[in-house]
Amino acid sequence: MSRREQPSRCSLLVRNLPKSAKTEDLRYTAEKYGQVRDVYIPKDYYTGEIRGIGFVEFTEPQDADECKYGMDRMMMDGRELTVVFAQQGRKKPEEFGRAGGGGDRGYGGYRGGGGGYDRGYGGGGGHDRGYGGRDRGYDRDDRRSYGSNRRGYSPRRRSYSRSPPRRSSHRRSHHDDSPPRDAQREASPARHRERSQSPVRSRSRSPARSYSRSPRRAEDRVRSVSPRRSYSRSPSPR
DNA sequence: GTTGAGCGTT
Repeated sequence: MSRREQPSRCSLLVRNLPKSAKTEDLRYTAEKYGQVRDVYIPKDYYTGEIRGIGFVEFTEPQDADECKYGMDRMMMDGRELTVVFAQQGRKKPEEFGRAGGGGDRGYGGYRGGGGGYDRGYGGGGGHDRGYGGRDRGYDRDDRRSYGSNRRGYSPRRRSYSRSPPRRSSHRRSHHDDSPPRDAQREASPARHRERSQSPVRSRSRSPARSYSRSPRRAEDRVRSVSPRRSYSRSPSPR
């Protein structure tokens, strides 16, 4: 209980971010106001498109406040950015499984605090969004499915692959319009449950698997003297 | 040691 510091104090939420905005860009812009500890722009896990929001974490709350003031109402790419204090720090791996989809994550925790010039954010406090659920399209419950699974959702068991679904990598033959959610929903009539339960690709094949060896090992290998050629092998050509 | 799938869109 010693450290009574609200993470939100240093974390800022940037709304109305242009699709062209990138973490790098946001970071660069935020750094001008203070020391940015971290910047993150959440993107759709499936589509990879940014949602238009970004998070900027400052090392000091005062910097965050300044940045908030500076970046708020700032025009980026022709759009007016809206900067507000974040409500919570980063999501924890444990929350990943059950966060969001559930719906009520209990934002009530957010105390008005601050000055009160919050854009009504404090008022609602996430209680009632207003525009009726922010359904991105795909059901997050899907992912939560395994969480609800009686099996016993094991986070550590599941490797959190940081690799987003690089759909662009593969060439689309046709009908690429079909969103991912549809793909897994109707693409396979007799879909296998194990496949559709999590976005994370199965442990198909891990590249650079053999390279798992330590560099030190390689040295050992190189160390080996070439058995092919033996100096004792009639070194006398003539 | 940290984590990225974070609170959006009027």
